[in-house]
Amino acid sequence: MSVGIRHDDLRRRNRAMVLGAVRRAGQPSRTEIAAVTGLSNSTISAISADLIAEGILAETKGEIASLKRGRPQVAIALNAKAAAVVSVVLSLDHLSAATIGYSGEVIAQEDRRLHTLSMSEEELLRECVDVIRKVVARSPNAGPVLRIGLAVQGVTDSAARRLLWSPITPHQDIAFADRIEEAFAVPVSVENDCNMIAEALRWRDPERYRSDFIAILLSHGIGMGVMLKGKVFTGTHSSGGEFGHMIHRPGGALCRCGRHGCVEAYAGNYAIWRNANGHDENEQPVDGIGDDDIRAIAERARAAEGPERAAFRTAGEAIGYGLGNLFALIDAAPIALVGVGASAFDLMETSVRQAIAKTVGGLHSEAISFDTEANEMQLTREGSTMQALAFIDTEIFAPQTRDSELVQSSRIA
Amino acid sequence: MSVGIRHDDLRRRNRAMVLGAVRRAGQPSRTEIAAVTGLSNSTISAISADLIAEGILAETKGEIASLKRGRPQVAIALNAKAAAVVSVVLSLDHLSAATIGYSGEVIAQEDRRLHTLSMSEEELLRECVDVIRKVVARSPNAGPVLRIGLAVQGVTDSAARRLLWSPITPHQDIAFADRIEEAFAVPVSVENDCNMIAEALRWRDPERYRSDFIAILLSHGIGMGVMLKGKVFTGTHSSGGEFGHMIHRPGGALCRCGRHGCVEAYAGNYAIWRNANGHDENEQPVDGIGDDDIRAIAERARAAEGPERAAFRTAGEAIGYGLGNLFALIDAAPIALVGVGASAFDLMETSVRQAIAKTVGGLHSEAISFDTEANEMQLTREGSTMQALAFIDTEIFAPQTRDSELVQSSRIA
DNA sequence: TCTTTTTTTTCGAGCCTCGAAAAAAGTGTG
DNA sequence: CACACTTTTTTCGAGGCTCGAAAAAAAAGA
Repeated sequence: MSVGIRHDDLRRRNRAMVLGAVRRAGQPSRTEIAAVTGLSNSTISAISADLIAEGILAETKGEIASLKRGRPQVAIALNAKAAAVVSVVLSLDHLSAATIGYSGEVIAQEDRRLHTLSMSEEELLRECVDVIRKVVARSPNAGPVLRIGLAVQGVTDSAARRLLWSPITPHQDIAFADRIEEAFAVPVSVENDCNMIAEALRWRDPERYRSDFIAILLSHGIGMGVMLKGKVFTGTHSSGGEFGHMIHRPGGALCRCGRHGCVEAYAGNYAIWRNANGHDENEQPVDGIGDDDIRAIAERARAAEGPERAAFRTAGEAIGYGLGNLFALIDAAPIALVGVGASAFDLMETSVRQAIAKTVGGLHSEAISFDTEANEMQLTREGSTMQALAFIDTEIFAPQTRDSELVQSSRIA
Repeated sequence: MSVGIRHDDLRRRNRAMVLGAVRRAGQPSRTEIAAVTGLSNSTISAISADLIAEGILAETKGEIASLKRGRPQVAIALNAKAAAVVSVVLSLDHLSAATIGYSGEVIAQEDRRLHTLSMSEEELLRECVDVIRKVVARSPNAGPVLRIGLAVQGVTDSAARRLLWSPITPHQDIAFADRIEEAFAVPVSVENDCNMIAEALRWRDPERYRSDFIAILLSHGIGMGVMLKGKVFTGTHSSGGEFGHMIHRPGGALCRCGRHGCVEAYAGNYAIWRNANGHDENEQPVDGIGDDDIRAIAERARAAEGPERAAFRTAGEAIGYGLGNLFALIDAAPIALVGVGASAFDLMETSVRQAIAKTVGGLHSEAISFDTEANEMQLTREGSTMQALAFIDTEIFAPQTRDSELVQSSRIA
């Protein structure tokens, strides 16, 4: 069972809460923080004094032009130099890393083209360590790097330490976190890209993407990130959300994963290409259908009725039924479509909605709204960054008082 | 955002934790409670002294035959008279209510046959109020009723106050909680039966059903309760878990819900009956296929190859694909099959497993184990009871200190 | 310059948990 | 039967934390 609350937890949690409030609000005054957190002014005063003394927060001079009478509010902000994170995004043939300061500003970035499908596991790991080393070297004035977040296309384990399976590499169960921690002695997390996209959406537009929503990546494969009750929803063992491999039609079209009838086998880039070009649905999926190819097919589909348009209809139907099955479990929620497929959503929307209407999801159709955003890369990095920063807020700057440490120090004494 | 932790929350939460520990352990000593909760002996001593003084807990004399040296442990137990709950289970043509004492013992029970499908909404509500009144009247020595839990087949809202849709009645969006609260002035919850079954399984066998598992009810319809991270998983608006209405085959067999291709349209009682008797899969579903009919079909299926055996194979396939799609989202987990269909699982297991193997779920097949339990009624009541009791533990005997109250009393002063 | 207004800090009160020590309530042993 | 031993439970003081009230600070208005 879950453990009782110790007295020290109180301060710890409220510290984390203050940091979170400042991160969200930007430059709030103490009074604003008190209002948002529900804590008293005196408590906020005490906690922020601590955090300022520790160099985690800082007062920013003369930022709030009050115009009101009374003592002016003094704005508090995150100290950009208090820490830094490295956010690494690994996708097909592309590796990108950036250092980001504690207050969220990008300090340096480094991008590389590589051949992920043909690289050995060892080369891939070395390349990651190397790009991190480079980007850190180019950030001499940054605060200390206290967290490295890696976002990857594919299935990660629920502890966020390993890449279990990925379409971008033939290797399985790669221990990214262990290896990178070994190299830098900094805690590392390995997360699914779509989960990070969901995280980013919440930071970007908290109005729309509040506590329950779904991000779907329409690209070579189909990915999904689900936010439930304000938390990224993961499976019990893995990052979960294998929306693309839900079975749409038992025994149906051949999927890249070797199974038949997955949603992806109708709606992934290669599937759209395969259908638009009149190939058999059981023909082996082709690698390397780029975003440009999809855009070209979409152009032709918009121009005239034909196999291209039908291909998008088929894709929409698969997505719609998949969403309907998803909604059978978690109800409808706002949906963000991300990636190249999102730019062709006009060609799919009708069939998506028709399919949903044939499922339980149709009951809540008023709750379903679609929003599109083509640039998945940027979102992925943002989400990875914000999650790494939030980790520092809660786990490093508001740490657990460790029983084990107490035991050890009392042994020494 | 979530609100800061006030000082009073500390005691409140630790009180709830102590009550939970006692409920789970039965008759623990203070030392045992301290060990389980991680709180210190002195804290447990103080909290339990409070709870005993309030008549919520009680010391039980001479229960722990120690045989050890030293001061004997004194056992602490829930005071059976501290409170009571009424647990109501409403299913097709059947209404059942029971009063249960604070320590979990059944005090009185009342069962009724009725005709849920032909009753008016008003009659249904009246009948519920009436059966509660009766069973409470028959429990004169019980503690005060502080919570009423209603478990119903069908979709409830996520606030647990309304029955949105149910196969047992033609009426929709019935405000059970409001109506019953009006009659008894006691807080009421309305929950999905399968969610309660999941709750019950965790109390019954915490070893096997720990934090992540799935309960599936195979009956006239197909229901599901999912436990994730130790909590019943619900949708964002409703009780969620409409496993039976995930689409197995787009455009396929006609379901009771009017849609085509739902899992239920292949695996519900009426679907098995329809297939076993050689009817067309688009023939209108028949009501009133009882458990006996299914058992008879199962007998014939076990005796010889034929349409009966094929019907169970088809059902298994639908369940298997459904589970596979579910596992794509939440990973594989142990499964409990409940209801009459569970008694025919021997006829379905092979096709269930074959279907799962064709989905992403097949990856983690080692995590999939099936357990069967025919008596759904008993489980539903148990789950509803335990949830109501846990509500009293946390919400009534360890209540929030209410800001509104403080404000009001300061206004009066 | 003095008053008003608003924010922030200070200070004492009241809880809470914890560890250590004391008290309690048995068993074993000579 | 007395006394040592063991284990559980209670008591007590220390140290933290949050809170409300009061004080201090820092401006705008008169």
